[in-house]
Amino acid sequence: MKNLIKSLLEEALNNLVENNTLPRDHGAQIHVEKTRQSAHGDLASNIALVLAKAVGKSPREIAGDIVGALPRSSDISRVELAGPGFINFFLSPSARWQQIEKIRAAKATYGTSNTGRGKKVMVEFVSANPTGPLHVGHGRGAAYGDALARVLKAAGYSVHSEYYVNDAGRQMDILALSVWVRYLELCGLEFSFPKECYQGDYIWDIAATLHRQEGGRLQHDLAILIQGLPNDPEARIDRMVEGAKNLLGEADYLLVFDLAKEIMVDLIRQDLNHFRVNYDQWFSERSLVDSGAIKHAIEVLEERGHLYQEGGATWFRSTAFGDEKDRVVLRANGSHTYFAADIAYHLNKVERGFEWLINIWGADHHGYVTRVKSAFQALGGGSDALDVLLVQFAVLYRGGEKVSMSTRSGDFVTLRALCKEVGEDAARFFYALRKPEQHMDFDLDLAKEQSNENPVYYVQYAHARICSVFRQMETKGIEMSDSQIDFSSLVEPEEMNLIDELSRYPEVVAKAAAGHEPHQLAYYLRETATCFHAFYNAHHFLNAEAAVREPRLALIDAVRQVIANGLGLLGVSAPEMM
RNA sequence: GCGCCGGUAGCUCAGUUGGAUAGAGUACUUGGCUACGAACCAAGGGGUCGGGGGUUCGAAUCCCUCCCGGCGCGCCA
Repeated sequence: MKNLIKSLLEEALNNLVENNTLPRDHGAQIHVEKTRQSAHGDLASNIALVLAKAVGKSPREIAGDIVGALPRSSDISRVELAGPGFINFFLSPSARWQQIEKIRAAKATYGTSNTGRGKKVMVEFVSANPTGPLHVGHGRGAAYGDALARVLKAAGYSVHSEYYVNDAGRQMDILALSVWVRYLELCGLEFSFPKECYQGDYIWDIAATLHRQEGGRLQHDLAILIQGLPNDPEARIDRMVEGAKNLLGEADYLLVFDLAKEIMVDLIRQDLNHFRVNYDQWFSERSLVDSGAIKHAIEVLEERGHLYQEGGATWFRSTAFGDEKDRVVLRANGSHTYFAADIAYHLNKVERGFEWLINIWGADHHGYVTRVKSAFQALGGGSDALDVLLVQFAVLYRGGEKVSMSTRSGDFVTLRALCKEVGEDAARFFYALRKPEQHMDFDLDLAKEQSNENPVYYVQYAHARICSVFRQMETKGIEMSDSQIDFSSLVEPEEMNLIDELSRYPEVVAKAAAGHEPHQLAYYLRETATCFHAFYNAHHFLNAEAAVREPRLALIDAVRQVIANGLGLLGVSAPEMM
């Protein structure tokens, strides 16, 4: 509808340019908006107000010219000039009626478009260290990233989703250490578990698997390991990791390390699976080392003259790209930094042919954004080909108290527990209702208690209600005719509102994709459900006289379709009964 | 100290490429099931859009400044 009016206005402006009423280079963008009040028509444009400055005439005068130059359309019943210079459009009934059959014919494809033109985009999200189960903070990134990927796909992009597995860093060494120490406890050794290690119960589970698999073969005297440790906790850990490596030997250490990693990644994959998040690919950080990709990336930077040596380390001159300081890629001890791996990863993404990279990170990584963008540019990437979207923290409250979240202490609410408490649908919709940059207060008591008050049920209920009507239709032996439906009796305000709401859906999807804001969709669905429930309560379908029955049934059939499509993009189910 | 994000109804939040009288959910008050699902609907009260200044026909939206909250400023990841 909006597009129709836009093209009418465009034609009018062209006409005015032709007869020299408007300058050729006015450069005004045509905006058409849904009006808030019915007195202002259905859709309105402020184009005359925007043009006023450039043309040097009063907005109302320009508006008059535009209205005069507007081509006729059977979809527009009336055009009015209003207020300071708004042009208000009133839609004809037939324009609305057409929308219903358009939706019913398009079915699951209604709302999809080709605005993305098949552009190859990679969405990377969650990518949490596999050192513990996912918590509700990760859930937010998962819900957002997955919904965004689905929305982009609907808008015609060629989308690839990926999870970057940080399986090469120090955190993973600590995980392996923690597992081995628990394993020693299972072997019967007595000592107090180091507080620097991961405390969560899942460490026990991995240790048990290790014990079942290897028996007592990996048992060593722990005393050597915990003797004469330094006071600094970080240094203590590094010393213990070193000790574990020495005692176990390279092969056995790797065995523990890999087992821990495999189990953790599997756990994370399962959690995300249940959350209806499925990746196209899980990409291993260590594969970048093994394939020589890191070496390759550093060579590329070297060739382009972006590196220098200082203090035994190799630095990337990121200040040349606006970073506040230069960053180390190779440490004095020869090992590469996490940053170096990330540079290689981004180079790899480009080499795989992706034209647009979207990274979704937790807000605590925002200090890292400039550095990665710098490296990306240094490697020859376009400045608009990489978007880093930050998801703010979800602060948890339980009983009015803030819940601390720390992987190390094992004190956190897992995504799995959340799903179990409130269900996947409610959890996904709850997340979807908040835009990512908004700091989020997550009241666990409320989320749990709300399970029947959650807005998701409001939307799902609309869908189930409609399905119920069609079930009733069958039991009552009523049939929809195959012939063309006469919509002329569809004139009630609730019906018009509902049709307008449905016809807005494709724009909402396109806007959600363009602005990476899937939350628009969640709000839209709630509003659509409101329009439907209002209609439902005011009018009858099956019990109405024949003339209005069929068009109304067709209308709610269209509503059902739009709600199902929209919920699908958010990873929420559309139940036929509830 | 510097940087990123936020501050909109009692609470949780939409609305920001500048548009007409700032919205929703929730909570509160009142009313609606003898025809298709009351997990619903209808009506009502509730606001210095953090404070102040500026830009203009017009500002929650843009600029400046201050206040409050979250996060970040490693040869960690």
